[in-house]
Amino acid sequence: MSETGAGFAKQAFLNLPAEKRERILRTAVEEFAEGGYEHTSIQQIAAKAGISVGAVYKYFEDKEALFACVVQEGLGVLEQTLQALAATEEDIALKAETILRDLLAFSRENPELIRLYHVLTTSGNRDVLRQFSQRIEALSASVYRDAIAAGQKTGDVRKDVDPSFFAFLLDNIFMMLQFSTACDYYRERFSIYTGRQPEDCDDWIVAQTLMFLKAAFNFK
Amino acid sequence: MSETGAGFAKQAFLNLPAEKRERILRTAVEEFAEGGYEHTSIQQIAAKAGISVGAVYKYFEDKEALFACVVQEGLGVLEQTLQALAATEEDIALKAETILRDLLAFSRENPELIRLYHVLTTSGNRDVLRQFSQRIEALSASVYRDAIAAGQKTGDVRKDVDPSFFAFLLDNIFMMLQFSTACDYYRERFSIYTGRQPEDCDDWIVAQTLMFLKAAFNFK
Amino acid sequence: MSETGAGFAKQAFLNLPAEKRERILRTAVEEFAEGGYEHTSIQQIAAKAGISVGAVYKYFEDKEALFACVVQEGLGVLEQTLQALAATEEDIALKAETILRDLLAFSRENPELIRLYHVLTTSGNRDVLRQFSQRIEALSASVYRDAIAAGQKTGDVRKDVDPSFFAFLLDNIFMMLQFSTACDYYRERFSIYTGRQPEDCDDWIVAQTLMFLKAAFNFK
Amino acid sequence: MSETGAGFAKQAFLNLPAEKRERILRTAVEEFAEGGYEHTSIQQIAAKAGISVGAVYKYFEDKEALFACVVQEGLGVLEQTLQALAATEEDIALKAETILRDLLAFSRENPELIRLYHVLTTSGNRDVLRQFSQRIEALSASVYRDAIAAGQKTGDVRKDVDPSFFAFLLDNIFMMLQFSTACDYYRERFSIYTGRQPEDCDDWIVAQTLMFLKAAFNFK
DNA sequence: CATGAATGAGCTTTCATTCAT
DNA sequence: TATGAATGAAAGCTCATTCAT
Repeated sequence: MSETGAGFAKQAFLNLPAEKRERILRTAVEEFAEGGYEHTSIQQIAAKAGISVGAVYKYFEDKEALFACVVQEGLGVLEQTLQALAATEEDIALKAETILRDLLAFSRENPELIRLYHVLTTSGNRDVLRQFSQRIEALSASVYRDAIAAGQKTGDVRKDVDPSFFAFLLDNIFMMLQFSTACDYYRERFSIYTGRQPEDCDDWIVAQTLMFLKAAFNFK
Repeated sequence: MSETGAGFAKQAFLNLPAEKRERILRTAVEEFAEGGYEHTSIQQIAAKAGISVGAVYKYFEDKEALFACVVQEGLGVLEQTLQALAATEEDIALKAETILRDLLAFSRENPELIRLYHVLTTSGNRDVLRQFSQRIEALSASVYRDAIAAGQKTGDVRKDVDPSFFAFLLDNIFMMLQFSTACDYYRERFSIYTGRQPEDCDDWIVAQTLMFLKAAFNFK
Repeated sequence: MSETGAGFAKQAFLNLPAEKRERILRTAVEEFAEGGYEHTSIQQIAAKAGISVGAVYKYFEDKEALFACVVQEGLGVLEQTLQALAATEEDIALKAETILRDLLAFSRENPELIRLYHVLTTSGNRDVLRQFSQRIEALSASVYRDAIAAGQKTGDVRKDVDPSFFAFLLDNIFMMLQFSTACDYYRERFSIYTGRQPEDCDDWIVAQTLMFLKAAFNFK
Repeated sequence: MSETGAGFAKQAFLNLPAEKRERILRTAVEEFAEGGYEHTSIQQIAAKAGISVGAVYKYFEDKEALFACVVQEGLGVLEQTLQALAATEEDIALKAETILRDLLAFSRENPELIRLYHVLTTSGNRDVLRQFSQRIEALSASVYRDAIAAGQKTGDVRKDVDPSFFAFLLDNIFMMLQFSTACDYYRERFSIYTGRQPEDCDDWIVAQTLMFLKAAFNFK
């Protein structure tokens, strides 16, 4: 349904064989996630992806368009993951546990995507920010808000809270846990706070976080 | 005990009159917070601070050392704010409200420092990261952990939770609220989630967040 | 006699259907005249002409050959215009007026050709320059020189002047008037000198210029 | 009175020792005049002038500013030459001869400046064009116009012509003679028209041109 | 000590030209 | 023959860092 790279890439990129297209995007994700936007050069990406500098400019208007495309691509993967989670018809407590485990597993398997998302938050470009923020809203905010609102109807969630704001707090927590798994600074911070390495204690993280959330949301 | 700029600056910087030292750091904070690390140039900072480029290199080994020093400085201010909070001998619920209000007020008054901290999280230098994470631990982790542990003793906080991890979650929430106040990306995200502008609803933020925390920590 | 594009194009270009050949040259004239030699790219011309980049290199050795061909083509049109003028059997004063009016009209209708000619004068390629200068001689120099020499015989033109040099001066004046009509810099210059816009005062230009020329050549 | 490079150069350039400043401008004049604006690279100029690329950007905002500065510089020299001519209190016929000889001598001695002026006419930048056109007006247009108007008063010049337009035609002729001396294309054109090399026949050029002008202006 | 001019590597971007299809 | 993707050299410009004054 959604063409890989649509929206930010030029037609030439979409015409590429899938293998090459993915190789380029994967390389770009890695490099941007590794070094941030500024530190990553087009030449670096081109060399690593085995194409010429000129080719990059055949495929993308400029460096920013490449970055935007790469972010969109990463968000697409996140989106699919989340939509799968949202679809499950489970009890809210179980649902929370599933989401939590899956998000951690996702961070473990795609740390570059999480890092890339983190890099995005430091981008100075207002327009791109707005676009992606909106994408992310469609992505997670509504899922969380709807789940909370539904929980309020079934009595699984206390009724005196604002679903939007609690969805926001919920995502804050999930986001920070993912950053703590994938991004250097937050990994360091995690182990200083807890005395543990984030990769060694998924079960503990899940257990403690669920205790926190259950109480906060008042579900049993 | 802590000389302004100690640790990352050269001796020459420490010998400077306080006024000049602060002017330089203040300028650097503003510029780094405004444009991020990469977009900010030494010549820009030097010019704005009214000193020569050469002087910067007399005071700091290189750009990174200046940045590190600037961050440390900013954290120092945060530290003082927090220590003042920690010292108050209030009931934990009231304490939480006070901290929350003060952190929001701080973000409002010193958005550059928050942005600077955010910029820091994207820095690639492992050593600098480690150092600052450790500073921050001395800064907030222990404060929160101790407060939670104390609460557990007085019965204000449930006893079945890990104080370290809950301190971590607590700081996550505080941190994201501060980013939501000061950093473009997170401001955008906040208003998409809640439909409000973060600057227009401090009371609402505080009320909702407290409801969340009170339940999560089970204090009354 | 003169195949369109002969001399600078490859055989493949000459084999093209006339419509396509002319479309390519017309497009190239426009682009070169609009942006100058350097600013105009082969891909730009190819795209606008609806052919492939590869085709351009099938038709022309390189960019310079295309440019040369384009100039030649433009000169061909100028040539025809001038030959038509030369053929008229009028009194020299009337002839001058006719030529003047027609050259101005030509500049008005084909400003790109005039601009193209102007661009040519800044080209660095000696060989190409020589060729075109020679073409132009066959084009205008002889026409003017012959007319002057003829005028000297009939007594319409003073006998003490060198027909070659006066032809040269005459063409200088015509050329500058055409540049003043078609080229940005010279248009500006014209209005600064005269306080008028060159497009608003053809009659005045013709009248004044004729006064100048009549006196200079001493014809009545 | 007029600082070398004022208006387009940064302060840093004006602070340079005169020797260096002149070396840079001279080099730039030569390179721009030789290859035109596009063909001439900053690196080329920097290398030939014995400075670094970075230095060029310390002295000038960008390539265009350097070019503008260089042109202004060249025009300054032309200006002085012309002002000296204008000041002479001679009979108009003698004045014309003097100007003509001096302009030719100037072209012979400073062909790069003439070429530079020619390059300027192909520049696409409207603002720069306007500025320089206006400089040139103050430079030559008024000189010629005033001389013609004065001649009309003394009876040396026919009274039925527009001084502005005749000044324009006069400058056209002078300009083309200078181009014919200094610029490849126009040199070629000259010898094709006249069968002579422009550098071998100053006296002839002057004599013929004066005959032309005397008749045109009707002075004796 | 302080200055700020100078350096030059490195970045993004363009485009004439080639060549596999 | 025609295509247009691919190349990569070269351009304009920035900026961390050095060093003569």
